Amino acid sequence: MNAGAEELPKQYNHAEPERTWYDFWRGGNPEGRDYFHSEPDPERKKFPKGPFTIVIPPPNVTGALHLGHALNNSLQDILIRLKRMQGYNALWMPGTDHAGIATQAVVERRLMQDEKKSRHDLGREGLVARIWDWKKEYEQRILGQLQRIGSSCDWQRTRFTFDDVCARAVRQTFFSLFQDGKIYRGKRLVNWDTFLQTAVSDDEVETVTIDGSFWHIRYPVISPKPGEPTHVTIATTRPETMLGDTAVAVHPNPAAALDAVEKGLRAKLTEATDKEKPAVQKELEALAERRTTHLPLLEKLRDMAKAGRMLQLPLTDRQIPLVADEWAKPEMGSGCVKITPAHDPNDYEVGKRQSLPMINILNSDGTLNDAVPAKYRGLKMATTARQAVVADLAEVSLHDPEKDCEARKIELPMSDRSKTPIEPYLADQWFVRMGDVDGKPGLAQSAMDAVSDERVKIFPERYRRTYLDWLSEKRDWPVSRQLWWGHRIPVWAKKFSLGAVPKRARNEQVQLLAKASGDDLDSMTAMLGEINLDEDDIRPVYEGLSYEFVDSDDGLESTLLICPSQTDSHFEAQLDALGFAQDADVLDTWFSSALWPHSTLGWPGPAEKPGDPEWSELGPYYYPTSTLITSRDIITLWVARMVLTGLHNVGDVPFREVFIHPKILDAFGDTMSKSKGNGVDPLDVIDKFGADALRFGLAYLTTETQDVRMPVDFECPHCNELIEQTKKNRVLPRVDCKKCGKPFRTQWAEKPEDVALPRGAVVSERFELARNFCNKLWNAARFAMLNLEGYTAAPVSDAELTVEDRWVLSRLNTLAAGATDDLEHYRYADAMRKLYEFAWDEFCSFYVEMVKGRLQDPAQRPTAQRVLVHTLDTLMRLLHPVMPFITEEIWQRLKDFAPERGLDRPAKAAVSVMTAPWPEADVRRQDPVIEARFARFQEMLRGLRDLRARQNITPKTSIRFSLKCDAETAALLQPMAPYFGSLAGAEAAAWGPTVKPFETEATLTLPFGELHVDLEGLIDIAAEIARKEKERDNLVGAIRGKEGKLSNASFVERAPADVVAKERQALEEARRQLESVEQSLAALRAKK
RNA sequence: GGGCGAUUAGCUCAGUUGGUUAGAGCACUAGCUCGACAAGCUAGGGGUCACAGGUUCGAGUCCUGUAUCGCCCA
Repeated sequence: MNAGAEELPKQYNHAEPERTWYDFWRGGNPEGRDYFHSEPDPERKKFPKGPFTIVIPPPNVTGALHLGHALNNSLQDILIRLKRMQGYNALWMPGTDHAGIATQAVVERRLMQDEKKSRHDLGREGLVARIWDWKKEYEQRILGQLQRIGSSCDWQRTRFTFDDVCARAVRQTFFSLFQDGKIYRGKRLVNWDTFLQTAVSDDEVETVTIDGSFWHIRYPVISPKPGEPTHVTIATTRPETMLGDTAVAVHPNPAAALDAVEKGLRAKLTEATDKEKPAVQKELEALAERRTTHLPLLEKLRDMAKAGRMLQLPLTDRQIPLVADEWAKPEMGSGCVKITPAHDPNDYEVGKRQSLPMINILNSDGTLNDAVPAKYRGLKMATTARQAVVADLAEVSLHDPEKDCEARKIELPMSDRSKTPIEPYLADQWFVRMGDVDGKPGLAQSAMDAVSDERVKIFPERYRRTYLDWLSEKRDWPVSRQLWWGHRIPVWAKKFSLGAVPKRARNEQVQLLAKASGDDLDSMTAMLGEINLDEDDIRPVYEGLSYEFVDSDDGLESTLLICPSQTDSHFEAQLDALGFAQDADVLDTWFSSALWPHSTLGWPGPAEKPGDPEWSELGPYYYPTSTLITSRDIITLWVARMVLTGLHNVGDVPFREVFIHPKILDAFGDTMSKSKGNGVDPLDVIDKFGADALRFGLAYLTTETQDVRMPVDFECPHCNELIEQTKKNRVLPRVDCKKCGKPFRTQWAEKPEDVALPRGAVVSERFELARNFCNKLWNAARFAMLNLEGYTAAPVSDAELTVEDRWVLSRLNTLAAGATDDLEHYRYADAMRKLYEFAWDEFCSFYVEMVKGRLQDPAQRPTAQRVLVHTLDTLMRLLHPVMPFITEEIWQRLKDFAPERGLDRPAKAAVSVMTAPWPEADVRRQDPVIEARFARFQEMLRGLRDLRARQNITPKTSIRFSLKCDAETAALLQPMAPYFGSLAGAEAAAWGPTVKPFETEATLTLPFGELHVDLEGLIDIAAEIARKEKERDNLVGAIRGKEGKLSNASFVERAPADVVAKERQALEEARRQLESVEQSLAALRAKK
């Protein structure tokens, strides 16, 4: 017994080590060093292997981290800790993301709730100040969460996508893209959230199907000629948008269009199943009918469209053209369709094709604006305006509410942020050009090439396609957002009249500009001489300034756009004075996160303030980074864009490898989110199970193909019982515990009586496995420490090693090789299984059990102690990347008993396990012979234990056995004899070929021999017969199967010879075993 | 509509180039307080590998189709 070790608790308490060791790593260690911090080492003096760099996917400052973040960051930490131990100069760059819309929306909502104020009450600066306050609070919370998870980020380098360093990178990138002509301004339909009054991105829009109506409306034809229809009928689900109509379209070749539809239907008919056929048949009939009912009229309308006939837009004084466009579907409705280019994505395309005016009829708050007749102004689009329009149309007999309105399911886009309907809305937007220019590969192509030629490797490989498919569309990237929170678009604009001499007007503007930027007249003149002002697609650059003229369609006006490369308040004041105004919009958050791998390293440099990253030092060393670990939903939004900005700005890819990890879903397959009530706060899991259990549990589930299903439970705050979360109870404000019956509150509690209840945390029992594993490790270490009295370090020669020593060392080295390979290839789950199985099933269940006896023997004790310590030491190092706290705790405690460890060359243990070297697999120690031998031992042990259980032999009763086997096997297993006693309560009586059966016995047939167990006075014959019969049935089944196989001529002929031989051998073996079992059965029956 | 993935024990998941009668953890059953560990130990029961075809001597594994679920894109 060791004095100090007796005080070790029997149960591992995770809280204390978590408090202690994080600060220890960050500098509270004897070396006074921040182990998380990395400095460049370009000469490779300290780190011959060079750098290994990861940049964190910066979490949004919108809210606290959830389990998905815990997974993402655990995987990064595992990798970075592994690489650090392997001797790389490991840098994990941390930071957070300002997440434009999400953060602004959350702060605005709170402002409205708490203070009943809108953002307009505060003004731009006021609101932005509020958001900064929010950011500070949440950033701290998020970084705190990351730290509790154990993340070994280099906190000294923490960045924020909206800080000064990142802002400079954003400005420089925008400037450079602008200068290259890769940024332009255009119109685009945006998803307008009328509640938040901002545009939201496509992925923040969720389409829901609702019950709506389909209205038919008639538009009068102006001065119809004889034989021509007096009205055109259109149908719409949104009648109020008619006020913004600028045309009605009819198909340019309705007959051909119908033919095409028919052809498609006929093809479908031939492939259709019998069940589907009637429906298709019916469609065909309807189509045929339509040829007589609709086609002549549609052809007439088409001719009218070609003749330029106009329609009267009802309720307004506007006339709109009838146009021929393929968007009109002759097989649908009336065959004609109204065109509202400013408020519908498809109509917008038609509008562009047909050069139609685009009339925006919407105010930002969702009411109708001055573009509509006075009586409709101020009405709400889908509600009051719709009522008024429908009523007025009925009034003038262009719509019959009785007949012209049918019920229909409609798809309604909803804003994820405000849960209100989205209005498509035409707005000015800035775009980044992704396509190729003049045959030269553009941004999208460059990013595709980087993955195609494997400068960037993506794991698992199937995600290459997601990436390449998306980029191959080369769609321009809309980068502006109508928000206040974000990097403001660095463009100043001023409209001026071109007058009679356009060139002179432009020159005047440039002169003003040059003056504002503080230049002398000579260089200004030189500049003017160099530029060709007549070509507005050239963007001249002058002293960090790029500008462009954009002329109006009528050629009377021009807008001068100025893009300075960096912030300069003096110059900006000058621009203001000259009548320039900065664009009101901000950049998409992804624009700044796209720069993350180089902006965090200080690009473009040089550093402005002391303490800021210096690109000229950091860039060449850490860039490109090594690995990016992220979730699959942002491969396109983020990963692809980092690659293209990296290539554009730095000229090299941002990372060599990308690992895409699974998503965490709940038991119902739903993604976790706070709005569903199934979100799990990692801190709750850490409180209950520990950070190591959280990490191990998550890594254990990180397989290559599957998303992670994680059933979620409430934890009763009164009795700690876990209560399964259901779709029903996860939305309740209070839940009653099923065990103690007492109520607790959930995240939904609002009423005072609910809020007063204690909170029930949301956790998952999936972490129990890992928590139990921690406890097992703790107790294995505890055992070791209890038995280390008198330990001394010394080299251990091979001759001193017992079978179990050699076995455990062989397994340990196999583990080191396997786990290293798995981790280096992102096979986290495989690595965790290997570690778990070795630690539990081999080290604890066998080695520790077997070493107990030797520890009591003074002669064997020293070697046993040395191997035990070495194995534990190595196991702690192997486990450290995934379980940093418990391994450090054990590492440090073990030092009290065994400061020097190792078998070949014992040495002082490292100050911290996180700076200890990673165990390299020693091939010399891997011994298949020993492993095979040990496997036989284990098999015998299992047989003896099974027999004891079957025979209900009490643990205290020892049994006697003998093994009939060849001499070689006997020689191999005989040395293990004592272990049968300690592990199975069995004593060996005899070994070898001449072993005689016992008088009353049970036998066990093994592949390498026959095990006889003396059961004199113990036997339950009936039980033994039952067991033997089962064994016999199994064997008979196996034999029948094999006989069938081997009597099949084609198997014998065609299967590889070794497989057939193996099968023959197995059959023979099974027959031999059956014979032996039959004999035992006969003997047992005779006894009975 | 297109693409990707999944479907294996009651639950959550492994299962390598196709080759003995398919594994783990949890849950369940039985026995165990022996000096590391009941968050433990020992043993046991439990699966027509979603369904239908096909390839093959042989299919959980390869191919085709169907169903269900999830995700991404339009």
